[in-house]
Amino acid sequence: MSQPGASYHHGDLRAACVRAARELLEEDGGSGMSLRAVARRAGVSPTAPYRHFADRDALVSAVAAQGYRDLTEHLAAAHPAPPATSDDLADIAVAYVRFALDRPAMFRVMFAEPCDPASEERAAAIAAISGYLHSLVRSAFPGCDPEPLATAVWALVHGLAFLHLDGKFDTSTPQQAADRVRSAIYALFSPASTTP
Amino acid sequence: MSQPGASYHHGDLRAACVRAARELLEEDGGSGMSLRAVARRAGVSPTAPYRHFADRDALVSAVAAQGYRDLTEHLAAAHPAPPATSDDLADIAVAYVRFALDRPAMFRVMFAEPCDPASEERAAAIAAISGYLHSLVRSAFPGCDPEPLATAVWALVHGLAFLHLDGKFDTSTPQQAADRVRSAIYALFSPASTTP
DNA sequence: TCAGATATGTTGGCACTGCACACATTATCT
DNA sequence: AGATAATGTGTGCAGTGCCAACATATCTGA
Repeated sequence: MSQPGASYHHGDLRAACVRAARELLEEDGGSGMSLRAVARRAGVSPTAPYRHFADRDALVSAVAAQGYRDLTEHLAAAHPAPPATSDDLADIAVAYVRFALDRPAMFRVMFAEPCDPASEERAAAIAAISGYLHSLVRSAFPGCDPEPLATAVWALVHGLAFLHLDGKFDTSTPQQAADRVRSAIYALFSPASTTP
Repeated sequence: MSQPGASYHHGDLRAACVRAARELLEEDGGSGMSLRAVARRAGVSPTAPYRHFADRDALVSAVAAQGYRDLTEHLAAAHPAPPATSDDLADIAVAYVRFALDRPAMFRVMFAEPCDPASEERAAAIAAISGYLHSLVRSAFPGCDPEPLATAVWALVHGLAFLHLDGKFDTSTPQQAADRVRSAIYALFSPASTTP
């Protein structure tokens, strides 16, 4: 480690670790995301990340927080404008499931690994996605109590994603998964069925 | 290991491993469920389990299959009779979420850990729970296409369980969680809202 | 009955992991 | 400029999954 260009200090090792962890998630499917592998990829000694993360869970938490931000962005891209109809809900759901299927390891890290619950970054990212869903439900179903409805919608979409991800449904074709998601949404939110 | 009563052969090490793994899941919260710890608890050498499980994932799969059977049993106990009303759905949902919150590590193993997808035992256990839900939906909503509805119901309930498990909602009181689940269910399945 | 074959358990070892500790180097502040 | 804090390095320990060689019990067929 004594190339002329390389300096002893990395510069922004914390961000580099999160980035390396994300790459490892995409490649090795999650099981390969060890602290040591992250350090290796960042070109740094095996224990250097400990200066920025208390333990492995803290790193995972940071990666998960990034994943939440990616997810909200992905959902917003699937349906930009706030005034949503109940039809747009299906688009959001499909986007949610697609995210899970396209980046399974990241999705698992976000929801299935035990994370440090005291992570502020994580809590903020979750609050953002929850807020997005609330505003969506509010504009899609005006006049309804948004609280339980938002909970139900999030759960429905989240459950669809997880069941697909765990192979409970056939996902050989993306179109197939999308169709199932759509029909499941329509089964509950057909136009005549959303009035209180 | 040379007590007079102990024999070289264990008798039914496979079952003993699954049992030991379940106990470790309840105690150490999942992270402690290593193959070696399982072997230790079964009173056997560290590599003995390899005679019965190809690798760690195979053990996990067997444990998960047991968990699926436990879950179906738990659900059936919450609502024994097949002819279900849409009201009973809430009971089932609450039972589902309770199972997840009461045995979080087991629930995670069942749904969040990568398992051997070729496990017949696992597939059968999943088919059983899926069938149970289908029959429930069929009798609760006669005249509807049960396929997408069953998917939606499972996803909704499953999502509720996972979001609670991951701390997305407050679960300090079991009653609180149960109430939220009930109101989420009612938000989607109020009597007037279930006709297509 | 009693050798083999087969199933099952044991021991030792390897590469890997998370993490604690002491140490080295650099940036920053007074 | 010199002290001090921040950051990165090296070593080491306990634990892990898994492989290979070996030991022991059970089963099988002549």
